[in-house]
Amino acid sequence: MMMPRKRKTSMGRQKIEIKRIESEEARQVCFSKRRAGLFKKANELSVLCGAELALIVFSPAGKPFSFGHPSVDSIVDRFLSRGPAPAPPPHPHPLPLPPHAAAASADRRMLVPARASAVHELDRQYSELTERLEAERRRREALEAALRGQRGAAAHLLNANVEELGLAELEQLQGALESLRWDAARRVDRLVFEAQTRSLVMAGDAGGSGFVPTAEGSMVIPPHGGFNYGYGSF
Amino acid sequence: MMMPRKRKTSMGRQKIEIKRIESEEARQVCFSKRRAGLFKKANELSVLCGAELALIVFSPAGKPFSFGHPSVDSIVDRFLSRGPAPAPPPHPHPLPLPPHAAAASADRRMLVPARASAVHELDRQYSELTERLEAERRRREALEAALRGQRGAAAHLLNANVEELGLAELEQLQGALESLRWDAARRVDRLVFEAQTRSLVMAGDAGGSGFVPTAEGSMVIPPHGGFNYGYGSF
DNA sequence: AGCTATTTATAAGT
DNA sequence: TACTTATAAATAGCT
Repeated sequence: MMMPRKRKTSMGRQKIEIKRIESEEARQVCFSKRRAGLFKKANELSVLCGAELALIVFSPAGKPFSFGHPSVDSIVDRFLSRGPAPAPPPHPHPLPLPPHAAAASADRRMLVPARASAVHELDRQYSELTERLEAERRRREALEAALRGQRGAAAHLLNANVEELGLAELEQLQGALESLRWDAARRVDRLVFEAQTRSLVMAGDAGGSGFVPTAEGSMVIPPHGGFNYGYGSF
Repeated sequence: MMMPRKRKTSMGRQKIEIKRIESEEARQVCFSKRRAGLFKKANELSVLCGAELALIVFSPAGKPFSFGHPSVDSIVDRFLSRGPAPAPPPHPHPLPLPPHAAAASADRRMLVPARASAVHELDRQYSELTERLEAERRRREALEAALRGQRGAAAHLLNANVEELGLAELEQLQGALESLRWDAARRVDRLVFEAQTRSLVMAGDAGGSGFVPTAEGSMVIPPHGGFNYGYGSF
């Protein structure tokens, strides 16, 4: 195993977007690896912090895997017993977000079971917030990239056929355009002030348990606590 | 430019043993950090691989946190019913999981206090998220301010200092950006549409609490706003 | 809450 | 499915 010219045999880990993996095979591989990692983390959390938790995962094929400390059932019971607030207090959080005016108000998901509890509404808001947070983070990163001096890159993006751009590139472009818009807007304001012309409005955008390896063909239901591993058919 | 001291300001991450952390404070800090990491990983697994899962965690103090895709209830029901009858049976078609996930959190302090506190707790988490969002926004604005005095970015005008542009050129630039924005927005729309079309094949779930396609797919494109985008994250 | 220096987790490739 | 390798991420110890 000593072929000096075989040093760079790997590209190493590559950054990936968190979006559904289209390749069936790649998805399975990823599922196996990440499932293992997730269970490991869950176990560490319970041991390190004495946290009680339950994790149930169904593979894309419907195969169950679980882990619970002290046991899945005990955690689930505890969670359900005091489950979702029975008194659904209409919580119309107004989403206090300053600079962002328009909110994607595309609500055509009336398919929600009539009893869309307050909890679900809150979950939705929570998701929305986390999404916005993520969007902000991306914008910031795009700006940081721009700061390093990549007018060339931005220019390239502008000249490229938009149809060929990927989401990541579009986001990067957005970041660049937003900063430019800011500059341009200021410039316009100044010109207007100085030359009395019309104004161009440019608004901003917006454990301890044991491990119970249970392997079976297609349906595996572990008794209690610990890990429940399944192998074979995915 | 002489700043000789500003080196080792940190010991960096140290390896630790996976055993209960004795220090109450350290345990709490670790719990917060790892809980966040665990939930993030859980979300990524569901999004990347279309896995359905539920995660319930009780902090050492008994405070509950949960995440479920499509929902904690549906997963728990499926798990308990022991009816491995997987909604999405081994089928040649992709799994019915949209390119984003739902995050859930429900709690009520201790195991005794009134349910009313659940709302307060939710509010607290909500506020926490909002704060983080604000922090991100502030950071972005700071960057924009830094970028401001340097240079903008856009095609030919991209390399020119915005401060040197005349009104006519600014208008031209604006027109170009508007046009580009339109194309880019359409591009994003299409990308999202395709993703949803592929995954929304059949979102039927026995649990009834069907997945709510947080329709972020349809993005509103305000006159001067930026394009919206987004998919679940954490 | 924000920073680093390191340890871990993993995407690709075999 | 199990290794290997080069990187992306998570996070322990501090401030």
